[in-house]
Amino acid sequence: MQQSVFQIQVQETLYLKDPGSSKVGKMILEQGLLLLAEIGLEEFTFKKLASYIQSTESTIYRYFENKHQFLAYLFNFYWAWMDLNIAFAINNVECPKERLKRIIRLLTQKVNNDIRTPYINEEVLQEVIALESSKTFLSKKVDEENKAGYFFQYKKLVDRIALIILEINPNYAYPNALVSTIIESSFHQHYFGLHLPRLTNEMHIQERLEDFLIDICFKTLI
Amino acid sequence: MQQSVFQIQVQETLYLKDPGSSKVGKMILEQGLLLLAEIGLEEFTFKKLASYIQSTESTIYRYFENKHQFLAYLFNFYWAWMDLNIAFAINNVECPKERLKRIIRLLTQKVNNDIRTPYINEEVLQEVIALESSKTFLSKKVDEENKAGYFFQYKKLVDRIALIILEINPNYAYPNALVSTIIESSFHQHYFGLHLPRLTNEMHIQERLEDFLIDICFKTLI
DNA sequence: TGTTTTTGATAGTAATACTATTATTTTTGT
DNA sequence: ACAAAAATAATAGTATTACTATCAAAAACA
Repeated sequence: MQQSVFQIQVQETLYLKDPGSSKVGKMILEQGLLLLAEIGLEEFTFKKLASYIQSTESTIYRYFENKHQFLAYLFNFYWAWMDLNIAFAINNVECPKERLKRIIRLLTQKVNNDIRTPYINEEVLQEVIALESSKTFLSKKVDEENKAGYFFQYKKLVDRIALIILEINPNYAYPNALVSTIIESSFHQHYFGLHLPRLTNEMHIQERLEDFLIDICFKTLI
Repeated sequence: MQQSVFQIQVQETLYLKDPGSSKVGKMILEQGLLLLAEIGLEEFTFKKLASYIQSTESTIYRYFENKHQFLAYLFNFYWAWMDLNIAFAINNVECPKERLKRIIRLLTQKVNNDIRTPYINEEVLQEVIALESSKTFLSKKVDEENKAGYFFQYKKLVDRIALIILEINPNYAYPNALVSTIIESSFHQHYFGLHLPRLTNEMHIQERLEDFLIDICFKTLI
């Protein structure tokens, strides 16, 4: 019961049955994340996951409508968790510039597994989100999924960081756009660094990615 | 024969049989693009396209290995075409800053159909690329596809614009990263403006998007 | 005109993305 | 500890996807 002090809550629209509420549910999350990281969303199926955890397809379908809802669950989990981490990291930091710097550091850093969330490995989750998250919103079903809250935690975080940007420069016209650009760029540039180096400049090196984005942000705002 | 003066060439690795070389091939390109724009990559199948153009699956499979190769073809066509347009727009413009401005204008502008390419509607192509292009590189098959030249035209254009950035500021450390960030952001922010407005600030309005990105670029570089 | 090439028609396979049914196991409330 | 309820496993089934193969008909070409 001690662990329940720290809990990431994900909306009810993101599952049919709360996977945190049972043993199989937790297995689906834990092993599903690992399998997804291993083979990618295109190859990932509930049938494969079922045999991976020695369960059955029908059981998994009782928790999630389909693999896109499963991904949306992870997506929201990630951003809810990141939101908490950010809130903690900037707590008691007065200066908005320093707050923004710390946030960008968190967004560009490789995360470590958080032992407070026993069945989600954040290190793996970050990889999965970096690779797959664009696919959650780049779909003909966006509007429908947006209504169902598929992007809630992400939007919330963007809003929160945008407010800090407005503290730094109250006249800046595009705070939300700047934040979402930074976040998306952080994922993509890191990925390009590993796979399409000609599209970037050694951005797999974390300090460079951080420097690149902090530089853009502060020059833009000041 | 007059049209062949202006021709967009796409690499041989991006098709099994050149779709520009036959009537059916051109139908596959023309109608395939329209169908793709209508239903999105996930729903798009060669079987649907076959019935759409009153042909057969087997015929389409003789031109493209699968729908991902078809998308890669369109992706390269788009960037090859954009590259030409950019080259034309900055031709004889001395000042690198002015060149960069014109490029960003082209990248953020809604394009018009180019009558010189009779079976590709660039207006529709731009929509498709905005929605689907991330999916071409965010895949477990990136490295393999990269080797096959799936991203050639895109990398070429990024490199070319990066050189202009270095003309403006020879000491800037991240020219390629800045360019790819601008391009990806241009697509995403426009899309957010239409579907996830809380992630942006009215970026469906073209002038704002242009202003947003020019502002970031120039403040970052100067 | 005859030959080669391309297309169309048809069939078939393995996998995906589910839904449904029923038996078995696990949980729970008393 | 035991009955009732809930959850899971096992199995089967359907429509669609993502292909491959074969062969006849049509078009192109030399």
